Amino acid sequence: MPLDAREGLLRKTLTHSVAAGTVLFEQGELPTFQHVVLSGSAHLFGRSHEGREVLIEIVRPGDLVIPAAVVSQAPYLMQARVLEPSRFLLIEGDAFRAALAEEPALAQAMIDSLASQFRRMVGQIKNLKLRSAPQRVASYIVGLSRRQQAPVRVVLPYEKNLIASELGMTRESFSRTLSAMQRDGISVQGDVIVIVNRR
Amino acid sequence: MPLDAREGLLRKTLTHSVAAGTVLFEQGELPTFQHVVLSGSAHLFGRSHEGREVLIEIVRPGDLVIPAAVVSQAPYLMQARVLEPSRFLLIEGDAFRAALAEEPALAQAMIDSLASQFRRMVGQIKNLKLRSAPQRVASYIVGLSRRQQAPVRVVLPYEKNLIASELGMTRESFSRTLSAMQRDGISVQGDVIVIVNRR
DNA sequence: GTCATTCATTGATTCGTCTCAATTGTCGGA
DNA sequence: TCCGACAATTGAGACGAATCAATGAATGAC
Repeated sequence: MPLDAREGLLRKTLTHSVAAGTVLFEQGELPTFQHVVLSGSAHLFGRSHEGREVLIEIVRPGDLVIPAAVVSQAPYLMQARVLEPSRFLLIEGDAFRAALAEEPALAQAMIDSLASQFRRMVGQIKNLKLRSAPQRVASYIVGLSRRQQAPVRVVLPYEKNLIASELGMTRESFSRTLSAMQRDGISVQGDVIVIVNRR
Repeated sequence: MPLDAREGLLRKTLTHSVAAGTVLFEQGELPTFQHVVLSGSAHLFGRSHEGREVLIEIVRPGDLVIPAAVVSQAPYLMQARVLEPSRFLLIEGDAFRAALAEEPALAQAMIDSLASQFRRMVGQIKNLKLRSAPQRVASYIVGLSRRQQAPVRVVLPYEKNLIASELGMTRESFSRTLSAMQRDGISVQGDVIVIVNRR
C-alpha cells in the first residue's frame, strides 16, 4: 500500500498482547475489529445449541482472523480463543472496510486471504465427508510432516484433545486410532510420532 | 465498473449454454476461465481417491463458480457438473485477474462473493461436526422453507440422492430419517414435505 | 516430595450410520 | 400398454465411532 494510506490505516489500529485463555470474540457477536495475528495463534471454535464445541480452524502469524465476518458485517460463526500468549493487530472495522475500497493492494491481499481460507474449508469438508477417522488421522500426520519438513519425526503441535476435535472425532477415538496405527506404520511416544511406513 | 473497463473485460468472455450432464471442469484441473452462473445451476462435487463422490455446494444465478481457484491459480478442489440446462459466462482467467487488480468495484464484489462462500462452508463444517444426521435433515428442511418462503409446504429441489449427499449421509439414511420424522413433525409425499410441527 | 488437576489411555457397551439386498414406485420409450 | 431404467423405500446385519467408566501418566502448586 502507499505509505500515507498505510499510516492512515495504522492510526486506526492498536496492538494487543493477550494471555493464554483469552477469548477474542464470541460466536454470534458482530465484528468491531479486524484481528490480525502478529505472533502466537488463535483457535476458532464452533459451538452448537446444545453447547458442544468443536475446533474448526487455527490461524497463525500473518493470517487475518475471519475476515469474512468483518467484510460481511455479519455475526461471527465461530468463537476465537487464544491458547498461547499471542499478539494481535486490531484494525477498526469501518476504517478497514474503507481502506479495502480505496486501496487496490489491500483489496488484492484480502482476496488472496479469503481464497486460501475458502480452500482450506473445502478441504476440510471433503475430509469429513469422504474419509474415515483413521484416514483423517493419517492424512493429518502426513500433513504435519510436510509442514514441519520432517519426513520421519513429527511432533503434535497441540493437545490430542484439540487435534481430535479438529479432525471431527473424540479424543478416545483419536487415541485408539493412533495405537492401531502403531501396528503398521508409525510409532507414538507422547506427542512425538515417528513415521515408519509412510505409505 | 466503469463502462469502458467493463466492455474491455466482456471482450474476453463468452457465454456458454450447456445441457444437463455436462462437466464444466474436473477436480485437479487448473482454471482457465472464471465461470459465472447466468441461469440454471452448477453442482460442485468432491471426489476421493477411492472414487467416492460427494456434493459439496450448489451455485446459482449470479454466483461465481469457485472464484477461489481462479484467483489462486490453483487446481480445482471440486468437479463442477451441470444437472439442468444452464447458461454460463466464461471470463478468461488472466483477463479476469487483471481486471480484479485494476477495478476496485470488481475487487469489492469479489471480496463479498468470497466472504459469503466462506461463511457457507463454515456453516457446513459446523453442521457436519456438531449435528447428527436427523438434525441436519431437520435444519435443511427449515432452511428450505425459509428460502422458498413457504412456512408449511416445501418442495425438495433435487433428487433425494443428491440432498443426502449434500448432507453427508446416504440416501438410505435420508429416507429413513424422513420417515422417522413423519411421526413427529412432518409429512412426506414424494418431493413435497409438509411441516406440521416446526419445533 | 506430595497432592490435586489435567490429559491420555484402555475397556465395555451402546448408538448411529453404512452396506448389502430385496422390493416397490415412477417415468419415458418402444 | 408393457417394459426397462432409475429413484426411492424398507429390512437385516455389520461396522465405526461415541459414550460411559476406570485407570494410568504427566504437570504444576504448595
